[in-house]
Amino acid sequence: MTIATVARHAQVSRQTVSNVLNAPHIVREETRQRVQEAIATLGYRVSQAARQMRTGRSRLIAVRIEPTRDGINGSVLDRFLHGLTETAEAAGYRALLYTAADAGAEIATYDDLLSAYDLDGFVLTGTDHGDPRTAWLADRSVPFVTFGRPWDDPDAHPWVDVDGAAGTAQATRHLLAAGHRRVGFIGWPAGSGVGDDRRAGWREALRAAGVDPTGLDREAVDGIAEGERLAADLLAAASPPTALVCASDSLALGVLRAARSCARALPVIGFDDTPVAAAVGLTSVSQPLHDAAARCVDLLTAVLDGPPRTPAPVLLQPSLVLRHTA
Amino acid sequence: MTIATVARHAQVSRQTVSNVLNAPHIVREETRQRVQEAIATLGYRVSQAARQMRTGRSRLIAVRIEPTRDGINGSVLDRFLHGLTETAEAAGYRALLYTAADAGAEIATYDDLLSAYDLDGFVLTGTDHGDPRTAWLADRSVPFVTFGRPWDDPDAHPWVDVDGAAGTAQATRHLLAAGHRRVGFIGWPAGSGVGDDRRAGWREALRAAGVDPTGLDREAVDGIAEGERLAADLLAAASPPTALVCASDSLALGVLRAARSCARALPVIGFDDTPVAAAVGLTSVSQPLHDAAARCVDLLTAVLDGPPRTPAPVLLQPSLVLRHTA
DNA sequence: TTGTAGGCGTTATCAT
DNA sequence: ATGATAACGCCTACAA
Repeated sequence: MTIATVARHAQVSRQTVSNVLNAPHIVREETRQRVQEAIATLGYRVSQAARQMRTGRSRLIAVRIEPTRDGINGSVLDRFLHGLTETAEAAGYRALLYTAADAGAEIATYDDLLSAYDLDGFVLTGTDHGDPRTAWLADRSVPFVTFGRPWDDPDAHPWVDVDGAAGTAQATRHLLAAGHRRVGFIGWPAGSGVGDDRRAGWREALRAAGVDPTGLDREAVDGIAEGERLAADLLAAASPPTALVCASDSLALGVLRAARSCARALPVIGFDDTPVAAAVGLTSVSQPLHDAAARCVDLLTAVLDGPPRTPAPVLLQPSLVLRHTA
Repeated sequence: MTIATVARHAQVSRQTVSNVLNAPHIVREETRQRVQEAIATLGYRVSQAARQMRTGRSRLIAVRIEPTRDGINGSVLDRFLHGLTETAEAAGYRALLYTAADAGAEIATYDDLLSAYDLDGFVLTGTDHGDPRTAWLADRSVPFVTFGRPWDDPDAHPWVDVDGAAGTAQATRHLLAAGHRRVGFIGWPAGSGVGDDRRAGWREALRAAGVDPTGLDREAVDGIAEGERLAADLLAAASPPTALVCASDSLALGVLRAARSCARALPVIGFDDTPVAAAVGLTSVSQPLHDAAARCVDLLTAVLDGPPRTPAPVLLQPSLVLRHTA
């Protein structure tokens, strides 16, 4: 069944049917009604392939699915993908998945997706300083949005992010309000935008309360074992912290172990509100992932369907989920 | 750039280029080489849209992304999707995501995806007794594979599954081997294929060891709180179990809480090997999800690209991941 | 406001 | 083994 079938059924030309579909406002009310009915009766659907061939657009949005690394943080992608797919559908788009071992492979995939499938746009997660992927896409004027700020230039392209600094600051203030002064921090090695941001939130909150953060923080790659090791290290210091904020739930879980093994009550707050945090009762900073994904799609469709101007970035606020550990 | 460009470059007709692409064996070696070179030099890619319009096939496979329910089991989908996407890419297919609130909406989505996007096939997860979705697809001869057995008729369609009964049986034998006799079980209410299967594995293992399973099991909907409640209930019985096998990590986590609150050493084994299990040291039955997804794609592409016969189903074996709790 | 004509890039059919 | 031709379903001029 094609547009011609509908046209015959509704006693109009093919063109009129096309107009009803793509520019309803230029068709006379009565005619439009008749065509709409024919479409409904026949159960007609436009052929994406034919439309795509003519317009060069696929109504497809691509997003990368990463291999689950440590498992704890894996589930964040789940929630993000669901929000993304749902919002995309509402906007008339579909989400396409792809994998890539590294940035180079990812760029090769862009190329393939673009030239073979006419992909309309990309949603990137986790950008870095000087990310080659965004440069490649921008060079070719491919529409894309990142979940994560461009750490070099905030106006480089549309983005959505969660205010990590605000999250750790809130966590820190929560501990401060509970009477703690020496609130420590365990985060990732300097250099990653996300990690530096989270550490900055803690540091500023402490300074604002008149506490000197010097010596109260440690750096570690992500992982439970690392968190445990550094917590022990911190606790063995001259004037150890009495409570800790961490850059991830994994690190916080390590802290929990360290605290248990030296039989010490040590309030701790994680980051990401993963299922693990919920299961063990870990207080954690929660990112509005579903919403973030939705806003990514909003921005992308604004670029795709709207006037050719860069939409304003979106910075979402995280929230503190209180549980047993703090 | 089109095949015409390539044809000119290689001094052949468009059709010959098409043949090199789709039926290389009918083209003379020398000609083929020349065309391949032209393709490489030009960086030509076939247009999916045009091909799709002609063949009616999109080289797209659809898979549903479910809203994360309790979060603990959410991450299983993550791993599955990654395996699926990866294997699909290797076979020349791409994975498309969709959401659906219920079976009815899902069927409406099939219809849309099929008529508008020419989807080639579907991968369904979690089928039930008398699943309306599989019936709808089968009625229309749409290629699909399920991750999960068709509980009514094992030959109804191609499927991949993990032998849940074997998993719980292995867990049960592990506890038996450690000297336990009264090994209990906490599972889901009767009626769900997956749940009944897991319970059956435990029951048979117990019987094989000469232990009467009567009174040693309980039923609960999934969740930590429910697990805790039923574990307490079981422990309060006349001759309580000395170790437990659970149908999920959530339930097992509840058992852990119950055991802690009555200060009792109670070995427990969960199911799914979720990140939470890893984090808290819960011994758990692990499903080869990445592999399962890959086999789903294998079966589906066999139907799509191979001769028109139903490929044999695949039953994968789970493995027991030993940690602290058993 | 509605109708007509042409072409998007590919592959299947048929002829050479 | 290779080449010419038509058709897939739609959209965008342009004409009426």
